[in-house]
Order: sequence, then structure tokens, then C-alpha cells
Amino acid sequence: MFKRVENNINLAQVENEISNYWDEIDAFQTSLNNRKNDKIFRFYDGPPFPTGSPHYGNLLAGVIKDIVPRYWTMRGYYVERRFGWDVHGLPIEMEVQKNLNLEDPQQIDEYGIGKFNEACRTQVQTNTENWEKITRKIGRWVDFENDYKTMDIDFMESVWWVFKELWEKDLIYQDYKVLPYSWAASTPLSNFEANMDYRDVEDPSIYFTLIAREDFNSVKKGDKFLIWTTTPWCIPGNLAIAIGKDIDYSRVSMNDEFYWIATQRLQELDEFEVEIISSCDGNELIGTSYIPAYNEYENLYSDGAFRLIHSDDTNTDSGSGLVSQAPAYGESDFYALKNSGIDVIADPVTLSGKFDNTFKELEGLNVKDADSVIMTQLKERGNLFSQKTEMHSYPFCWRTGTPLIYKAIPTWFVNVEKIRERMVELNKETHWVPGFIGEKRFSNWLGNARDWAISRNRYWGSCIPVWINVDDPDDKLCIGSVEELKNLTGKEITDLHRHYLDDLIIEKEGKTYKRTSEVLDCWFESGAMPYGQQHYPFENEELFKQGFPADFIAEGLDQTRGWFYTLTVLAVALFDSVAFKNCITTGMILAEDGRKMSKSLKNYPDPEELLNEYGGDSLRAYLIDSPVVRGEPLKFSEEGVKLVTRNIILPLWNSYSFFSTYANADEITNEDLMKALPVEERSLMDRWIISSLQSLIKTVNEKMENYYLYEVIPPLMNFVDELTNWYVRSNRKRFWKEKGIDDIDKINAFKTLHEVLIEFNKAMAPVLPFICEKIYQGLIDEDKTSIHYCNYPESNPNLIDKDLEESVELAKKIIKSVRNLRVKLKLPNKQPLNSVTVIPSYTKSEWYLRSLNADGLNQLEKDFYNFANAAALSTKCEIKITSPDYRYEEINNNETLYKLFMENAKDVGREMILQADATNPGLGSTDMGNVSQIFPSIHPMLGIGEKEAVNHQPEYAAATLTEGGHKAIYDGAYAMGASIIDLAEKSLWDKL
RNA sequence: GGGCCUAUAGCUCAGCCUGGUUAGAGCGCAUCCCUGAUAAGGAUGAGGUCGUUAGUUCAAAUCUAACUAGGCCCA
Repeated sequence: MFKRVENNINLAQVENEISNYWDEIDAFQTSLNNRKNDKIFRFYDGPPFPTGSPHYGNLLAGVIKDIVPRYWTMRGYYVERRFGWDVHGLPIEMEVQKNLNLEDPQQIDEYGIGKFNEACRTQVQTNTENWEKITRKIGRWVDFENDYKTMDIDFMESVWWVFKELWEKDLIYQDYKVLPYSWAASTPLSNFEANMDYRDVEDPSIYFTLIAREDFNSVKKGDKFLIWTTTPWCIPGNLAIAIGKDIDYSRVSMNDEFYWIATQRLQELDEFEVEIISSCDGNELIGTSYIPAYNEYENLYSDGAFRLIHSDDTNTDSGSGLVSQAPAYGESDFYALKNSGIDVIADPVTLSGKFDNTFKELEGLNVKDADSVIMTQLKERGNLFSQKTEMHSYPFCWRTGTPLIYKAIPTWFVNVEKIRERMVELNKETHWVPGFIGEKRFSNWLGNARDWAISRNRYWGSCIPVWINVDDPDDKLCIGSVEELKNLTGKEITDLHRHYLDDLIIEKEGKTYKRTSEVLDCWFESGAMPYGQQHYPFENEELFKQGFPADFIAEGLDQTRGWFYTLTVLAVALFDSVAFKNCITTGMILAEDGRKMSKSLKNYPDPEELLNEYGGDSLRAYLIDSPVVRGEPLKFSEEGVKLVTRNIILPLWNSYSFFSTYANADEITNEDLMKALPVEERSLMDRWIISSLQSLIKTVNEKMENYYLYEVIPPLMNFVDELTNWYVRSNRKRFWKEKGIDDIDKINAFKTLHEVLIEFNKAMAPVLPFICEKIYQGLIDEDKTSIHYCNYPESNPNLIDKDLEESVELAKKIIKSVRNLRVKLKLPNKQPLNSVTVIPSYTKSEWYLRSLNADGLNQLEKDFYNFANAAALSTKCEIKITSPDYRYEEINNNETLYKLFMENAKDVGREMILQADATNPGLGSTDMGNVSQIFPSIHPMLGIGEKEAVNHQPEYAAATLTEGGHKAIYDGAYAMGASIIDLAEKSLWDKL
């Protein structure tokens, strides 16, 4: 017997009970074990940083990463789901620094790297608890025990293997990178940190001049190049002047001297009396040599320094169109020199932000203090042209409050440019949802990829496994495994973090090697995750190969530059393969006001409280049925979650509670249900709801197989409506019949509802794992089982009856129309009607109505009336069907017919043209034009593009029809000849 | 400054690819009905210069271009 359930339901409480039940029967593990010997569906979990508690973005990713694996598990695959933690990197270090009150790297060094790193390790572990709790609440099945952490020695060893593979493929090199730098903290900062404290400050704004060394094209020796800068302290490091090759420059005379300036910037000299001597393109100036303001780096002249070069970043929006280039202090300067083939760098500034002894007059001066000294010196040497100050926005160190500078720091790179074309090529193999992310955004990004800077001057991370000969910096050893390191050092290796490695010296062939101090960018580790989580190639080789590349991953849009990218770089570099075959990219979740969710503004509901109120299923359904799954932003609204609860989850529960109430009252058992007739012998309505469910299952499978999650919820919602508002509502009386009266029909009804509920809940189970489990448990007799062990329903084409579905669709329309009429006529809903006259607006309706009513089949008729009862028609009410008249006047006067006509008009029109073209080659634009000429005042109805018709390309001759279509068809056809009239008749009426 | 995305009813979004109907849905709002699935259910109605401008076309929410605003990422 079926248990009776309350129709009141406390979702969060029920979900908690279900969670406990799953624990009890070890449901997740069992669902995996059941598929142990089946095909593998490989899923990669993108590792989150365990800082703070999870936000909605994490939850969204978690939901998608649960739905898809649940679906494929039910489809019969083995889907391992290991949780991943990205535990290295700056965010954790920051958190720990704050806890320990350590302000900068110097203080960390004093505190002790070992103690600091161990504090990071502890911090990571305390954070993970919260994640487990919330993950449980959203119903995500994922293995926390058999997780992977980027700090595990196995993971870190695989990272070393990856690094060494790249090393041996000659994809790793060392160079400089210009980074935001805080001299007070003696450390480079991430861009993120650099953006944290911008202030408006007053800085010098000067024009200075540099003198042409010799004649070059229109440049004469002694000419002065006019250059603008707001950072005078960079002038000692100047090695070039950038111009734009397409910018026009003028040589002007002023006080008997000759100056060069961009023609568009001549206004800078308005206050002087100037005369333009000549002008030329920047192109002609490239290569001109000049004398630097300071001569300490004069030796670099022979290496190509002190020339005019091109830079894309030069513009004429401000300044003079000539820009001082100091490659050590500006990223764009650095690349401009590189691109010009000048491989020199000059950096007279120490790590503490002071000038070294290169410049005697500046030694020991802080760069900002040096500004005024340098300006004085320029003035003395005659290089200063003008001097004022300017307010602008400038980055400051968020910790020390001192101005940041940009400075070239030695950095390790992966040579991505070498493989980027291959990355673009291979990326085409990945199925992206939504498509534009992969085809446009990610593909563009790959195509423009620059070499990847992978080293960080930090502490808590995987170490760069390179030991350098202390006497010869070009002699380097790359270590690719623990074993290798052990053999070379003779020491037992138990951990690969800095404090275990920094003191390990390698003595080899009489030479001494010491490790380079940097750690790896933690993005490198996340990209190495496919290998790290399996400890490949040291273990699990077979397992790894079976599951690479991944079948599926999902993350937010921001990961196109993050995880998606790093996965791709490493997979292409190592295996010439994509890393994942299918990728769902989600949009960003914003607060309801459209701004970013912000803890301080409190403009969003706390995730945990929201889950306690509405439950995980509600949140899941809300997120999946929103723009985020199409890669667009979502304005998160608590009200939206509430609505989903009301529109999907409660009605679904109600339909089950309806079943349980009456099945219980009638003491119906599973054995009773076995007595039901086969589907094809059941009533029309039973066959209809079953057919509709089968069609739904077909659709849902198609969408899920292609990862179009956002196209899954609407049809599911639509079915909930059909089930609750049409099937249950119009069949209630069948369930209420007393015993002994038409027992079999009652059993059929119960059986149908029972079947539909079970199958529908299976179909919903990946999306709403809790409520579907709860309902399933109430419908079956078995113990200790779970809906998630079931096979996913597959559509049975024998049970699908499209004509029947359309008939019912039509019946629904009639019923709605009758309700509508009652309202308009102010007739009470229950007042019996003697007759209702239905004028179907097109032939097909008539056909359907006949099949419903006039087939002579009592059962059909009865069913239809049952159904009609929903509209409170009397069972004695006569439904008259009259034939519609197809004369064209009516088309315009009949809304339904008109709509239908227009739906078909295009096809009819196209066919007419094709036919006309085939049978009457003489028919061309003129004829078609005539048609529209004949009735210009009525409507332009038959249109054809001149070109297409003249060229006789019927496939392009997409004649279409507008308003007044029917008359137009007749008239148009008349204009074209009788054969077309026949065609018009035939094909039009066939369709109508 | 660059790449990508978005702009349609008070709100959230369909429709656009493949031009042609009287531009749809849900929520909200108003009015009414039901009260034997009731923290429900149903009906009706009001509400839209389809971001702006130009172009292509007989015809543009739909195609093209420019612009404006917002988002994400990168400089």
C-alpha cells in the first residue's frame, strides 16, 4: 500500500532527511560502484581557492558539475567525481599574512618561511569545512575524501614532471617581465594588487629634448627631439625614443634651433614663434640615432640603443608624439624595444627603489626623490624644454601606501607563442556551450596568446624545479621527480615546498647547484590538474589515458583567461591534444541591483540562509533556468528562487501527494497496479499523457547529450503544467470512483499516474535530486535503493502519438475558448450548456475534431467529454462542428486562419516560384514585379530580389507573402498563369 | 585602447541565425472565478517609439554600418 503524504512540505527539512538517507545507504558510492565496469565519462573538477565561504558563482558551478555527471551516471557511465582544491597562491598567503600580522616579504623572511608555509597549510584545512557543508546542501555528490589538493606531494611531483616535459621540449625560458613593484615591500605585485589603491596625485609633467647624433633622412645632426614624460626618474634608464610609423612629424625652427614633434601636436608650441621647415612620416625617422641625456650607458649604443623606434602605443592624444622608452620601467617600452630587435635593458634602480652607483650624482636617491634632482640636471645640460605639474591617477602599494613603480623582474616563461596556432586549431574540436565563447572569445584569446609568465617571487606554492650552477648561471639542472632529486642530493624528500628545498644543494661533477628561489604561478598547477590528480605518470597511467581529455568541464566566463587557458596550453604542449571535449561556460552572477555581489554592501542573501529557507533543489532549478547557463549575467533574486519553488517543485509535489492521498484511501497496492491494461488499451487521456512524457524524454535527452542545460527546464516546466493542470485536473473523477464501478478504468488511471510520476521523476532526478528521490521512495516498494541508481529514461517511439498530442492541444484550446466565453458572457463555470459550436479555423482542426468525436468510438468520445469537463461543459452538451469557409475574405477576418496562413505563406510562395521557374523559364523579375505592381495599394505581397530572379537562381528566389496573403495568392497566381493557380491551390490547401 | 557579449512590457527573458502574421511567455499589477491537490488553482485585462541613427530591401525587432549604455576579460 502507498503511504499517504502531507501536501504541506518543508523542503529544506525533507532535503536534510534525504541527505541523511543517502549517507545511510552510502548512495553516492553505491551509484559509482554500480557502474564500475562500464564506460568511463571523465569529469574534471576545476579547483576553487578555499578562501572564505563559497559564493553563488561557486554554487552555480557546483550545480552544473553535479547535474551533468548525475545524468551520465544514469545513462550508464562511470563518472568519477573528485573534489579539487587549489590551495596555493597569493589569496591564501594574504589571508595568513593578515592573521600573522606580517606586512611584507621581509617580515615573512624574518618570521621564517617554514613557519609561514605551515601556517598556510593549516589555514587551507580550516577553510574546507564550510565548503563541504554547503556542497551537501545543494545536493552535489562529490568525493571529498578522495579529493586532490595542489599541495599534496603527489600532485606537486606531477607538476614537476609537467615542467620538465616543457623544459625538454625547449618551451621554458628566462627573461625579464615588467611588473608593478613596491619598493617599500621589495616585492613585485600582481595586477590585482596594483589595482587596489589608485590615488590622484600631482606629478611633474615635463618636456625634455634629446639631440640627433647624425644626419638621417630629413633629420639633421643637432636637431632636437621633443619628448614628454611624467616620470623623470626613468630618463637615466632611457634607451630609445618611440614614434608611430604612420604619424606625421614636423621639423620646426624655433629660436634658431630645430625641433621634431608630431604635426598633430604642434599646438604644444602655440606660445612660441615656430616655423615648419618640413614634415615626414614616422617611418622615415625610424633608425635615427640620438645622444642620451646621461652617458653612463653609452656602451649600449653599439647594441642598438639610442635610436628612434616604432611603437603601436604611440599616439597623438597627448604629449609630443615622441615617447621616452625605458625598457626596465614600462611594459610597453620593454616590448617596443624587443619588437624593434633591440635586446638591451638598463636598470640602475635597486630592489629598494634607490639608484645604484651607476649614476654618481643619483646614487642612493629614492626614485621619486630623484625626480627633482634629475630635472635640475637636465636644465643644467640644456635638455629641459618646459616644466609643470599635472594631476593624474597613479597606483599605490595597498599595504605600505607608497607609490608603485613598474620594474623589470627576472621571470620564467612558457613559450606559448610557439604553439598558439596549434591551440587555435585543436580548440575547434571542443564543443563549447554557448558556442560563441569557444568560437570567438576563447579562440581569439588563443590566437593572440603571449608567452606565459609562470614564476612568482612568493612562498606558498610549487617550486620551480631548477637548480642553477652558482658559478655559471647558464648551467641549469631541471628536476622532474622526487626520485631524481633524492639521487642528486642524497637526501630523503618528504615534501616539495620551499622550506624543504631552499637549502638543498646539488653537488655534481664538482659543481655546486642551488635552486632558483621562485615558486610557480598557481595557475600552472590548475592547468596541470589532469596529471596531478592522478599522479601521472608516476602512477595510474592506464587510468589517466582512459580519461584524457576530459569529457566535460564547467566554469565561469572568467576562466577563459584562467583555467580553460592553462589546461589548453599544457595539454597542447604535452600531448598535442585538447584537455576537454565539452565545456559549459556560465555567466557572472550579479546582485539583484545589477551590481557585483559585495559583502560590504550586503546586496545579496546569504547562500546558507537561502538554502535553509528554500532548499537546494529550488536554487538548482533557479540557476539552471537562468541566463547564466547561456554565458550571460544573472541578476540574482531571492524572489526568483521562490517562484521556481512555487512553479515547479510544489506542483510536482502536489501531483505526487494527490496520488498518494487517493491511492492510500483506496488501499491500492503495487499488485493492483499490475492489473492495469497495456498502454495501447488505456483511455485517450492516459495515452496522451504517456505520449507527451515520451516526447519530453526525447527532447530532454537530446538537450542533455549536447550540454544545452538551459533548454531542459522549459520543457520540463511545461510538462509539470500538463500533468498537474490538465491530466490530474481533468481526470480527478476517475480516481474518486467508488469500488466496484469501472474498477479497471480506475486502476488504469492510477497506473498511468504512477508510471508517469516515476519516469518523470527519473528524468528530473539529475536536476532536482532531492525531491525526485523523495517522491520515488514513496512510489516504489524496494528498500535501500535510490532513484539515482536507475537508468535514465529513454524515449519509446511506440508510445508517442503526435496526432493525439496535437488533438489534445486543440481540445485545450477549445476548453480555454469556452472558459473565455463564459467570462465574457458572465456565465457561471458550472452552468451546463446545451451546445457549443466549434468552427475550426483550418482543415486539420476539423480532422482532429472528427477523430475525437465522430469516429464512432465511444471511448474516444467519453474521454473527450471527460476532458471537456475541465471546462465544466455538461456531458450532455452537444459539440457541433461546422466546416469553415475558405474564401479569402475570411482569412483576413479570422485571426486563427490568418495566423496559420501566414505561417505557411513563405513556404507556399517559395514553392510557387520554384515551380514557376521550372515550368516557365520566361518568368522573371518582371512578372514577379508585376504582381506587386498590380496591387500596390493593397499590399506588396510577392517579392523577389531582382538579381536573383534575373540570374535564375530559384533557390534564392524566396518569394514571401505579407498581409492580405490569400487574396494576393489568388491575384498573384492569376497574373502568372493558370498552372500556378493549381499549384497555389494544392500546396496551400495541403498545408492549411 | 582591444576582444567578446547584452540592449524587446514595470521586472526576468523568448523571437533575430533563415527579413514578410496583429512582436510572445512568466512574474508583478487590476478585475473576477474556484475552494473535495488549498503555504494552491483558474480566467480576463491593462501594459511595448523592439537602445539611437543611417543604410540595404517592395518589406527590418530580424541583415549591414556607426553610435550610446551596461557586463566580462585583457591592456
